[in-house]
Amino acid sequence: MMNRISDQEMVIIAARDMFWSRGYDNTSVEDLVKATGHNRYALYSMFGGKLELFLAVLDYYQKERRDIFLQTLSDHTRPPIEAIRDVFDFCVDQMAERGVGCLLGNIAGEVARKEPLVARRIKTHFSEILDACTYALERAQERGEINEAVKPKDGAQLLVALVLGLGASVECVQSPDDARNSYRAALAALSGDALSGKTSVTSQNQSQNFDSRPSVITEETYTKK
Amino acid sequence: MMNRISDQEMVIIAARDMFWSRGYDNTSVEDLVKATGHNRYALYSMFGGKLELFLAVLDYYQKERRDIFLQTLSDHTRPPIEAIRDVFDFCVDQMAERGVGCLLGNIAGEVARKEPLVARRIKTHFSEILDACTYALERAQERGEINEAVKPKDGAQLLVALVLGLGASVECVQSPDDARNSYRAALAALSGDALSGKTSVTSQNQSQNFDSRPSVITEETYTKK
DNA sequence: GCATATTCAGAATGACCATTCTAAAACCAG
DNA sequence: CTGGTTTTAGAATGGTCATTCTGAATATGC
Repeated sequence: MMNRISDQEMVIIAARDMFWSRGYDNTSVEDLVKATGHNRYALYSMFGGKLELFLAVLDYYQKERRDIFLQTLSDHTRPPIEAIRDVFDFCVDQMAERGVGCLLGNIAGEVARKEPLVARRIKTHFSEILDACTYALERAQERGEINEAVKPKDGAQLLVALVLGLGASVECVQSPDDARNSYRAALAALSGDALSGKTSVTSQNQSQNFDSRPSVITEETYTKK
Repeated sequence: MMNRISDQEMVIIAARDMFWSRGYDNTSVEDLVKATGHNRYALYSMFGGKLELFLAVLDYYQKERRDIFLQTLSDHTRPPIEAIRDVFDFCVDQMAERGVGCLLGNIAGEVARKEPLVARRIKTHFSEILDACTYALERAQERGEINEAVKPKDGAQLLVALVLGLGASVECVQSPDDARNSYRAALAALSGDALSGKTSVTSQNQSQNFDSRPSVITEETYTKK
């Protein structure tokens, strides 16, 4: 009952953070040994090898992400457009905080070129995410929250691709604030009310803006049991 | 006058295509020797090393890209919104054709984590692209072609990030047609006339659609002297 | 046609890395 | 304690890769 977190889970989390910030090829087993606190022998007997550990990390990450999307987007007690805004805010907040994009969308890609197992995980993850977003946009459209000319599937792909792109650019191109503005502009444009100039975020008021919103999602909301 | 193309340029182009499709780490010097037709000695004396060759490739690519953007976007004889649509159509067409995103935006990132010289090139390239797009969106807005609530800078960042994201997703997630639809939906939403359902592209009519448009850009338009 | 310089192909080098092996240390049941 | 098992830290292995070296082949100048 009080078993906080399994040994294996701790290893996965430490490995995830290392892979996430340095990439797969730039992370050596030696690095993982140091980061996880376990020695080579333990790592190899727990997972089998570096690639298998990476796959375990991806599975862990994908499960977490999918739960966030599904839980938020299937909450029928509030406007779908809000739920959509919240999940993508969460993505942008997280990439702002880490300074790097989605682990599956922006990091795993390089490995996917060599490892079909990685490519498959990316594909199925985004397929699930896209389905959930499409469905939410359909409901939003029914309620008149989204421009009726936008096909839900196109809108979902747009939002997902945009977040992927922001993740790619946050490393070298855009500041986190700029990333937020781009995404806000997209959502506003989709909803047809690109109207008020207040969609922009500046660095001074940004933290209040986001911290005070009631429905904001943090990683902890979902990861802690 | 008739010097078609320098020896060095041919090497750069062959190397570019190899790096572009397989990434930096997954391309060995041996691969480059085979792909370029020149032997190790020649490659090393021409460029200095693998990284330097990659930098030369990036410079070549960035110059080409920048020229396309600047030439197209600064053509004041036609509506800026058309120019914007054309450059981004070009990007999406190219990634559809190659099955991989922008070399600087989607491939060089992994190297940038280790090599500051690569990171710098990415940064300056997109900074230039963003400036050009922002300016074009300003002009488009003055002419009423773009929703006046969208800040040009936000809009430009949105479009650039979206193309980056489509590039990332085209490898594992979306089909080229889907990528085109996402981007069209974004442009339509920005221009405020997300109106007509005909922004969608299907695989049957896609090629005619794009080949018959008069202002379409192909890589050759710019690369051949 | 010959001497000299350039270019070639592939072998040698040295570094790095994932994985396996090994011998010592820690643990534990009796 | 003690005999045996598990875990550890780090050394050995085998492979890959970028880079340099080398001696043969080719071109060049006279």
